[in-house]
Amino acid sequence: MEESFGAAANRTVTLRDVARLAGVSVATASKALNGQPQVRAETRARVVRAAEQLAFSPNTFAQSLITQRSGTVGLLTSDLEGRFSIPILMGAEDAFGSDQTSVFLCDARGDTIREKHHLRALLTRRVDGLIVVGARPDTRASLGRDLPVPVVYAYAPSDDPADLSLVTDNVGGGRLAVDHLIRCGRRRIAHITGDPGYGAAHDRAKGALDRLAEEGLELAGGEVWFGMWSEAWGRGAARMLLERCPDVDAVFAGSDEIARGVLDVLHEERIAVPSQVAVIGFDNWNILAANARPPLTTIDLNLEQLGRTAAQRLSAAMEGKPASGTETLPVRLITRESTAPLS
Amino acid sequence: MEESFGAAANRTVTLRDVARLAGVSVATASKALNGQPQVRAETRARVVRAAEQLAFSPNTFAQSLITQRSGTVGLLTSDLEGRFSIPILMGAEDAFGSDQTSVFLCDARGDTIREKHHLRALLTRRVDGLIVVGARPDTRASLGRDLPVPVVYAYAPSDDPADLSLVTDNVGGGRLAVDHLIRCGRRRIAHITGDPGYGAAHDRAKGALDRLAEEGLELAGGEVWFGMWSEAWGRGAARMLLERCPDVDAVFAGSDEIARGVLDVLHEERIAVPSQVAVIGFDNWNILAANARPPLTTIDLNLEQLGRTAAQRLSAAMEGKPASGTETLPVRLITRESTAPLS
DNA sequence: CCGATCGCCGAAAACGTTTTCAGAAACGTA
DNA sequence: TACGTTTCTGAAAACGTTTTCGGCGATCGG
Repeated sequence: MEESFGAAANRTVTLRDVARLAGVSVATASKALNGQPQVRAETRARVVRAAEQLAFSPNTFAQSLITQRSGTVGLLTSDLEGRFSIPILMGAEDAFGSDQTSVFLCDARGDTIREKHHLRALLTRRVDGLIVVGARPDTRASLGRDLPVPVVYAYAPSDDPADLSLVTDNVGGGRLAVDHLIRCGRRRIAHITGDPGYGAAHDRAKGALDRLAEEGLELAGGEVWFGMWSEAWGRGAARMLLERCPDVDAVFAGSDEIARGVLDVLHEERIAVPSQVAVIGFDNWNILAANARPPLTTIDLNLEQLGRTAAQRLSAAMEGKPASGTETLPVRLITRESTAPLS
Repeated sequence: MEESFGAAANRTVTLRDVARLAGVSVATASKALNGQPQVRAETRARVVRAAEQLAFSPNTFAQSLITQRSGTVGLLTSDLEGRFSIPILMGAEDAFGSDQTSVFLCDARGDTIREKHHLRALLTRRVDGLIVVGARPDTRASLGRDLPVPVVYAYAPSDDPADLSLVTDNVGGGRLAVDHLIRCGRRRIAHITGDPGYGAAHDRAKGALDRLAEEGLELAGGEVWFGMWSEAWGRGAARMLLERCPDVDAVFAGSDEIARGVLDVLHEERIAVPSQVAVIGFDNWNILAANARPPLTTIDLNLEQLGRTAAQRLSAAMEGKPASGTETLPVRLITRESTAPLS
């Protein structure tokens, strides 16, 4: 009597309570709930019934203390407000089932010392693994080789080839964009892109030039127009382009922002898109691309998939199957109304 | 000899090791490191020296197991890719020092059952508190009163007044926007806004109308133009507005997207901004506002501050000082070049 | 010089699990 | 019936801390 009374108090229910209710020992209860084979079916049933009757939920601290696994991973991002981290993060969060693994989020804001700080905190919490997502698609410093947990780098690859890095295929994206324009029958294709300090800008340009060369074409305007990742640069470059090369029939923009600037100028000049000039962007940044006039064909980076893959690779590494090197993930074409075949 | 050797193995270093090296018991070592008063200064020094010499870092599971506090909070968002969750999340993440409290991120994608699922997972992990951030600034269903941890709702208030909710001041924002236009000498002010299904749209309109009334002014165009939160609607409404009311000298847009649409049409019609017509947006969504032509004056929601406040309120509640009701946080005016005094 | 007080330290219990190992019970076989 | 095998169960140790409480030596007041 006093026993059941004692257990009925507002305390959180423990395995002891379950065991008592099921009339077994804690050891058996544990084994029953964890699916260990060495317990009779009938006994197991009694235990699980007791467990759900008491709404038992095991204390993860006690579990982690003994198993040495926390069931958590750290997500170290350098640029939360950047649009790139978020989809990756969503993909990762969703690839780990939330019931198996929870993710700690840390934003270092591109600050190395803040990053170190967060790293310490995460290791103190004994995360089972780490995903590091960079702010821009260029190589970043490795966290080092002597970490006690596996790490995967996403979007921004590590500078240490012994690490595993996952990146988007910028060269392939550039190729894909130009390929699409060519299939639309365009022959005089220009490329306006962003900051030449970004490796991604060069990669996208390379993909574009490769595809053009295969077709025996040259870039309209004679060269790649590097500049900045902004609408203003898109506008400025478009004006110069139209002046130097009025018969251009397609523009491949290195980002959706730039594409917006280009569209703006074309509109201003009463040049019809896509019938006279086709425009394709890069990034598929929805708010920009879908709201453009006309809606923008663009290259989607598949970031959510990148995040999912990162989670899978990390899981594998946590299971003892580590990998290394740089893995390049495919991008894809999103066709909207800013491109169309020449009629 | 064998002792020091044993400790030198690759095992993670525990308080025992520290105590041994400092020549005290684990009890004393614990007290020394936790700043308990009942330990001599000289002893404490010896212990901390030993601790840092061994790079000791306490096992948080053992700590949590005994203290019943995890030092973690859950952040339950409904819409990660939405632009509103992110700043809030950043503010919150930063208000909890990462060394004190880490945050678990969960995205429910607006799905109630997924939300329940994540909630279970977070409670299983025994978070010390919960922040719930909604996708849109309207009332949402409470998580209930019987949760074992304190909760604060951010951006989207709970429908239960017993909960604590933190929201942005939409009425104040509407007032602030119109006030700014009036100070710029504008008298014929129109208001184009988004989906009338959003409470925020009505609140902003109310603030605007209040301020106009104080000045004895009426809305140019005769009414609030409700529609959608898109550039396209901004364009369409602007055209109608110009037709019905060609002498308008200012437009208050209910969002930056809408403002972009309005700017677009004004540009098309060769109407000078801001000299002929001033335009003000809402949200301060940087990619849209800063890249606009001209850069957009707008209302900033102070979301990062909202996140910080949420973290503070939650901390207070975790310390046993709960609050309830809805707290409204101020917004602020960001002046750029799309507004200016009439000359 | 003696008893009370005070400051400091350590032994041990506790937190809630998992896992090992030994023993009990049931069963089949000779 | 005796004995080896198989199946199941439970006692106890372990994980790494925090906290209580008793004890010991020193200091102090008388």
